[in-house]
Amino acid sequence: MNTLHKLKKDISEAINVLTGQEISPANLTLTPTKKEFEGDYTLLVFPLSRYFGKRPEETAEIIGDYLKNNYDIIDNYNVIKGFLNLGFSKDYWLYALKEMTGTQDYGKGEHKSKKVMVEYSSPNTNKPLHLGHIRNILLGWSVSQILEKAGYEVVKTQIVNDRGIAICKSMLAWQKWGDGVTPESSGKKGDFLVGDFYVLFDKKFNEEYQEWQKTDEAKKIFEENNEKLTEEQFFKKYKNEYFNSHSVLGAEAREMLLNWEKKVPEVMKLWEMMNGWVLQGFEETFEKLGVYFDKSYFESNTYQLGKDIVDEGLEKSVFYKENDGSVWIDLEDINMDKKIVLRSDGTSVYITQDMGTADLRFKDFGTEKMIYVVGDEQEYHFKVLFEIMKRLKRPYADDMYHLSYGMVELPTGKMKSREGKVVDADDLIAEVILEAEKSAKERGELENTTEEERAAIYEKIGMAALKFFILKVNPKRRMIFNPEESVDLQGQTGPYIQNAYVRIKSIIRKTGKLEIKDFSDYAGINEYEKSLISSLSDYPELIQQAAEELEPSAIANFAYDLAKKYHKFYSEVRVLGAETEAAKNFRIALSNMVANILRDSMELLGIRMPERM
RNA sequence: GGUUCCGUAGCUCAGCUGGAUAGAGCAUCAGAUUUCUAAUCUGACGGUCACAGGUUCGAAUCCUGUCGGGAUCACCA
Repeated sequence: MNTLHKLKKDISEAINVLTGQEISPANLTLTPTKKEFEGDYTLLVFPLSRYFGKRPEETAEIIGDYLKNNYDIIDNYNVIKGFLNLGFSKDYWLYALKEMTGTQDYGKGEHKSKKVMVEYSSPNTNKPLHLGHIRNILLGWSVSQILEKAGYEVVKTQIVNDRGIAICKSMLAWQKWGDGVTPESSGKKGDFLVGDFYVLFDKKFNEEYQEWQKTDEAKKIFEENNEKLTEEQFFKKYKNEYFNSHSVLGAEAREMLLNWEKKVPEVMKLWEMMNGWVLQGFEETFEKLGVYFDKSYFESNTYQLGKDIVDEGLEKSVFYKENDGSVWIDLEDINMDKKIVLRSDGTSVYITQDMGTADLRFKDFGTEKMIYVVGDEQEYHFKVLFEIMKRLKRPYADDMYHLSYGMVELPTGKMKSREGKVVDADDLIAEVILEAEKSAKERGELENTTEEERAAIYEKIGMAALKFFILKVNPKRRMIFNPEESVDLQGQTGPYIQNAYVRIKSIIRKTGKLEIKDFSDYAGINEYEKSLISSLSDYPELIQQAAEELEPSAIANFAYDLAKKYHKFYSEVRVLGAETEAAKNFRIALSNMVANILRDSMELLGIRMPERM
């Protein structure tokens, strides 16, 4: 199907004829020839020479000679050391382009039987989404898109952490000091409003803690427990303990959590109201990011799940019970610790819930492959979870992945919501769009457009800059995010790729209506054109690989590379003013194909293309 | 301390299923526009691929160790 694949198959056949050896095409190394050398593709002959019993140079000569004489697409060859550089006939290139342009949904993989669940974005409903969530959401969305393109059926889910002590802090602060304020009355977006109360709680709590530190009780505790810390260091460490055993506010927050668990109507009402505000706010942010979920799970519904699995695990002796009633799994045989799965008081821990949720999803959708897009601080947790599901012999257990990504930090250090030291998602989005607008106005290319069209274009450009900036890097890398740099619009950026697309669209507009006409007479194919076709040929394989490795950055780098090649082509070669009619037809067809693949690949990153910019 | 991820140009990153002289962008400097959108293109400057061994015809890539940084090792979520 793919022309490169076919070539590998041809070579494999040739080797078979020449030596009788069976070599799978997948084991051949065939790469585009480096530009310092003559040729289009290079076959590495070193590993093959032993089958021929000759030196690499001689082996390369034999293979090259055979290919040239027996296959039409090989026009010429040369040998340098163990490298066999093959030159393709012009017909090969024309045929390759023709084949691509004639393929429906080029790059789409064959249908895969396994359904995949991708979980991404696990927000807490006590504060707005921030930069860290953006990385998570963009990764999850992009991976979902890539998997779909590769041929999988994908179910996109999120789990919303809408219960727990942190949420109670926001609720309590609103109750005590909120004075009945609502998003409507304050004109503030719901998630931001609730986040303010979360910060306020922390402020009030700190004040309370400071006061307490002056009491005799505090001094006594310091004297008794401290070994070699200063007072300041000690109390910094003691903060959590203070919250749990001395703090008035802490006691109130914990009481609220208990009342929530007992479903006390007054608390439930407050919780539903404030959660509603936050979720509405999230919805707006998701929309701006251009993402959605097929199904949202809420922790308030799922936090009790998994207890029956604990029973099942005890029965199957996967778990064991301690004397105090707590239930554990022993993973020391695989070099991990013992891990608790149910508390002594019979309540769930985090992992209990995750066990239950996995089963629930399998029941809901039959997803046999599950991908969790979650920060790398939870690597250990997921290792344990996956191991448990394996030992419980779940049908999906062998296909669970944790797509872990590194933390996003600011140049000033880690983000801390409680201290208000964050980059909020909404603010960042607004900033990049504004930056795109400024830049576009300076250029002044958009004079004949309506205000609405312009706004849409600014948004596409700004979001492209942001998304590309985040997705082009390997997820595993910890990233230090400088808000100023992220809005760069030149160089290796989203807008650079959009610009290549826009240039093509501009050319096509000038031809009136897009028509792909016959170009089989085109004889003067040049290196820029070959290199574009060669990139385009790689696309289907790239999709499969990116899906296999859950690697959006591979797509991002491909799109950049293709755009770069097009810009180069554009500056060297005329399309509309081509030398001959055939050349013009060919270049229009090629340009249009490049535009399609640029749009298609950027779509996989959640980036949309403007028609002009 | 155990486990694990990361370390490539001043900065941000590609390349990692071993292949030719390690590539981009940003920044700095110098150029390109009567002709398809200059958010572009060309050139210059910039490297002990953290370090040391090993495997190999060949190592940024694989193995071992060391150093530096992050994460994690809760009856928290």
